[in-house]
Amino acid sequence: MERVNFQVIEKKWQDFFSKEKLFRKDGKKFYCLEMFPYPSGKIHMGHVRNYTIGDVVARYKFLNGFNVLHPMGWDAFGLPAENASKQNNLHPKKWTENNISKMKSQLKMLGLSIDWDLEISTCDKDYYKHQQEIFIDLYNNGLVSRKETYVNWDPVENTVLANEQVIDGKGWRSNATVERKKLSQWFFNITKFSEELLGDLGTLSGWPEKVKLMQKNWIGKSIGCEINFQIDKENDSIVIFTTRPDTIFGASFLALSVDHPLSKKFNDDASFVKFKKECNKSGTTEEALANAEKIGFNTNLYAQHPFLKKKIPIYFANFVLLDYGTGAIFGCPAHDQRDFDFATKYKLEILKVVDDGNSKKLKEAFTGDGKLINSEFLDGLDVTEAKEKIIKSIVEKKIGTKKTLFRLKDWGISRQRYWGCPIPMIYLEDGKVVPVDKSELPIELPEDIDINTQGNPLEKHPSWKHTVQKSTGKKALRETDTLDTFVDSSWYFLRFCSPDHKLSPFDEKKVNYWMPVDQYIGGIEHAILHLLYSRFFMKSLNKLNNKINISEPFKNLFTQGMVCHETYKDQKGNWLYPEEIEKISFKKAFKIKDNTEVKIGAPESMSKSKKNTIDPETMIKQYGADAVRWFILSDSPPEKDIQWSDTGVASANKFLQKIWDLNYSIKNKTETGDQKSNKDFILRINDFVYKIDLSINQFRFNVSIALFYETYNFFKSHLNEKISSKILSENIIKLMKLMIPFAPHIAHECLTLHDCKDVNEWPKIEKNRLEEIKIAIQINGKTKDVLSIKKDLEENDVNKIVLNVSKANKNIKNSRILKTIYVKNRIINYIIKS
RNA sequence: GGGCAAGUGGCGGAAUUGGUAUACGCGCUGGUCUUAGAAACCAGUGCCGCAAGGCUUAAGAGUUCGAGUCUCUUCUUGCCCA
Repeated sequence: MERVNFQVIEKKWQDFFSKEKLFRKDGKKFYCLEMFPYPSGKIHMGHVRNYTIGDVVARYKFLNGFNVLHPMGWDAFGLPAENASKQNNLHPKKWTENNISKMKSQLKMLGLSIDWDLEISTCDKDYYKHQQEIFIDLYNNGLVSRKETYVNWDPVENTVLANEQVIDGKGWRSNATVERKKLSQWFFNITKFSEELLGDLGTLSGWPEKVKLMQKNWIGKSIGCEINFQIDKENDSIVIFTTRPDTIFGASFLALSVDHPLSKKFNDDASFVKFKKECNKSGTTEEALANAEKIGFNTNLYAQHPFLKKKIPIYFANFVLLDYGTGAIFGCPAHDQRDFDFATKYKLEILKVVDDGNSKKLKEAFTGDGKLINSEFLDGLDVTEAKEKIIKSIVEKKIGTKKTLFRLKDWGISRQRYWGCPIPMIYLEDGKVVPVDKSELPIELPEDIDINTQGNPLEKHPSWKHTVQKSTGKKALRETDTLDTFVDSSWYFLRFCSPDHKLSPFDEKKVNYWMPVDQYIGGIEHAILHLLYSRFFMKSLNKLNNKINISEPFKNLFTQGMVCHETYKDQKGNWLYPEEIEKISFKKAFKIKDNTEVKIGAPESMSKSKKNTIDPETMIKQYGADAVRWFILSDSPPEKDIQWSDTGVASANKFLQKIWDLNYSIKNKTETGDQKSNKDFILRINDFVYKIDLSINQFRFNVSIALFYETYNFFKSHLNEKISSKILSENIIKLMKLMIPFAPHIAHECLTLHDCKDVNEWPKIEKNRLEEIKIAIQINGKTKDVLSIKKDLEENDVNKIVLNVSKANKNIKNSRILKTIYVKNRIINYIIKS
């Protein structure tokens, strides 16, 4: 028997896939999209998993008669290109292009059913031209604004850092202490859609509950109210925001952010300035603030309680943020942990106003539900009722208003970087800021750039920023910030519908046909930002353009798990690559170089820093693309993390070889067969086909693969029985067709072996038609025996069989049967008393 | 601190959704072939027991004729938010 040369057949079928355009049929449309990659250099196992899952879906849908759109592109702008450029003295554009061409060839090696004619790259001016156009449209419709905000400023790199680039308060590359700096930045007004973004989550039935919950929490709608507190002996008042107005009778102090306007009064007070510095030290993230010790600065001012003849002290406190609400709160220590900590420290009153069912003094804040106490007209109500009543009363007394607050903030999109989409705005000499004329688009990135300069290279470019306003001829300066790369990926799925469209970002007819994406597949790490931004774009464009009618971009979402591998460290504690060690058992390994023992660590998500990566290309060359695909689908459910194993991929390779051997033996058989064997065989195969189809539909590809093994074993054990070679080959053809989405090269090769003509037709799926089933015989609920009997028998007939045949009958015969429970085709349970 | 998941052999995991627990794969053990190894093939593999049989889904309780699956309590792990 000949061995399969995977290199040869994979090349052959990849050529076939790209020539034959295996994605178009006349059926219903199906848009299958995987999150497009950042071209970092080489593909990694995470890509392999993501795109293999997508390919199974795309091929499955195509084979079931759908008209499939399955494109691929490149999220090609971003900081790594600039960093690499500094290191290698290679222009970011060149670096990116090299990576794209390398990664494209690697993706092709996987045999993916991608329509490469639709390829787009976000750093291509034909792409970002349209992005600039969208920006101007959004600007003209009030969805872009310019605001001053605090940013993380790296004083060494002279640039703004994203939150995740700040590690322990220091710049991730410069290691310099990050400063808070106020800068004027561009924003997308995503908060205008807060209510819709939240509400429409309810329409996304094809999304994981987990992702919807994360978005819901991120948007963070809270209903509360603002209350005005008069400052005692001053002609001034403070507006606070609270989500717990029901606890107003327990208020024992006001707490203000150090940035609150009232702080201006204390700017000359040295001890306040010192306190403010102390507050800024504890970090800028909400988490850092929450964990820091609660500290306050007593203003010695008092506020009049709006419902009681009582004055309460006013403090500045480090746990109140200016960004949230009004930058001021009232503290009710009994029912908020932060207030409780604060009150304990400064010996302020802790008055219970919600009954916790305990008469003892509180040891910590009680935040649960209960009946109101010590609250005059609210007494006896529960928390929800009390909230309603107090808000009503506040509004009537004209001391405040009901307010809905969102945690979601506007999306800051300015980046002081070179390798991104230029923002198409200009600054006129009279101070006006206006968009460029659309006819001037694209505003191209200059290629002659000094990337090694400190700060923003576009800003430092000698001439680029100097321009004139087209309509007036007035001198102007270009915006030198570029767009956050999340903008690039917020509409690429629309561009794929008509990637060559010249006049506008997309052809509305094609968008209306293909959108929404029927299946979107990607990593859980994008659960919030990318998906939320894309939803915002879709809603904005939907509003701006009455020719399209799509309000949610992704109908079904699947988030796959990560690829993990165990880690290795030598005696000195340095990380080692898997190829630097030799493993002699599952818990013992040696460093090849000097034969010292290696410490094996727990499996973790593959990362370059821990050196626990496996190169997909090496694996494909060693075991074949089909085996790599097969293994990555087989070992874990797609939504869970998978642990890479070399023995696993080796056994996948062996199995695919065996599949070929099986096809080969069947091809050379001449058995004529007998009717009964044929019939039983066909029914069993039909059962497997049904189950495999079902498991693919349910995204349970690991189960599909287990079923392929079972079906193979079934074929193998029936090969020497009296089954006609015609029946065998008809049925192996069915199995090979089912295998196309998983291992397309070998499956096509086998189908060719049997001269199969209709390779693009999925087998007919029929439900279970087996005539015999297995039934469990139970005594008092415990299984004593399992019998094979005819399907759909009535209880009496089953009884007869059990009493005659089953080994359970000795228990039954010597006892009194109190009751029999019969579930057709499943169990029969005898309740007996012996 | 809050919210959400999850916990099944040595390992990854399956269980028709309340009806045969441990499918399938890895690993391991024995055998055939081979000078030897690798590969391939055959057999075995949850635990206790020679066997008949009994026990077993993180721990404990509950509902049920019947619970891995439903309810409650406890423990552990992971993720998100603070």
